[in-house]
Amino acid sequence: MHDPCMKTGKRRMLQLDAFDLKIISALQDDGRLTNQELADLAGLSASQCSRRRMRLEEEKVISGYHADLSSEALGFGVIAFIQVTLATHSPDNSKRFRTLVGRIDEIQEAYSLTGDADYVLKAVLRDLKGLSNLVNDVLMPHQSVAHVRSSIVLDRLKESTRLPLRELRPG
Amino acid sequence: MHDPCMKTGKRRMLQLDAFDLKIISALQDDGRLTNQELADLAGLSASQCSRRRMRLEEEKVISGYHADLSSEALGFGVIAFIQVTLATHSPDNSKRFRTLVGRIDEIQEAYSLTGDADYVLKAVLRDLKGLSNLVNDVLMPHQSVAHVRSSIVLDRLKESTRLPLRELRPG
DNA sequence: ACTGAAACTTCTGACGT
DNA sequence: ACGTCAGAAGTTTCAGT
Repeated sequence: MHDPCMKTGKRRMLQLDAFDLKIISALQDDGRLTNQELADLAGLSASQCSRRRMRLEEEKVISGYHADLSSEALGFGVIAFIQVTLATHSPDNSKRFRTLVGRIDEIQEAYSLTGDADYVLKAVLRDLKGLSNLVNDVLMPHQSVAHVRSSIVLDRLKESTRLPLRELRPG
Repeated sequence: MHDPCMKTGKRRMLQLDAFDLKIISALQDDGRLTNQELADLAGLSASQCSRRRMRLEEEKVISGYHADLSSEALGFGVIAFIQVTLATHSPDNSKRFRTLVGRIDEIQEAYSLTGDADYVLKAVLRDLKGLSNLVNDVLMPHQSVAHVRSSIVLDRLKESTRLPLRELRPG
């Protein structure tokens, strides 16, 4: 199989074997597993797991490790989805908006989407006052923004960043 | 020191000092920091950081550690937001839907929201065929579901689970 | 490519302040 | 509550197969 990225040479086709998959799958669930624990899980020696882990980090298959903090314990009571329509679709205006979004730590996720709005943002805040502050004092007045519509999360069924390394079984 | 949550005893008021905040903030960015690295960052000894870290894990302020995997490198090309309206709002039907959602690894996030739809799901898939499979073969035919509307992510500006431990500066 | 062992680093519990 | 210290555990490099 040839490299589909051809001339660029930037991103070579990654060859992940069953050991690599076991390692990244396990680290996805517990990012502080030791190489020895990985070795037991994968059926490999610790030194080999260390080397593979370093390679996977090098290749950015593993992009980082993060502690998950409890939003409840830390007093973040409000999650909101905010749909944003831009004032114009000029590159300059888009750039202004993206810079704004990048600066606001309360915005955890931001995407441009097919459908009604130009962007959807997911924000986490201490209370409704925080949401009001973000929407009315920061987003609405910004020159790049034409329209904002927010929905508040009533219940969180599921929240993770785990990739489905095992395939969806149909039906 | 007495428990300010009184009779419940379930969730006592957490007293996090500046050291704790530095530790969780640092671990949020790099979940594999050693206690010595934390000690250097926080201005504390390594053993003290170890003890505090264990306490924070015990108290579930830190709920876990996870490796972030590159969806690009692993061939997950499609992110979709799926708005779902249930057939009925009976407790039984909601429970059926929640069980379904819990079983599908492709669904990373699921929330019930104020506004139009009953639920919004964020799913990650290898390609549009995978999305079609999820929407048309799994969600739509399910007895709990009345209506499904999906939007595809065109561009990802930002994606993290970091809590804004520093406050939003207004304006 | 992998294992195993050696040298180094980190962790964690006991103790003293 | 904190730091120091020492034994235990984990990591990583290197030789060997």
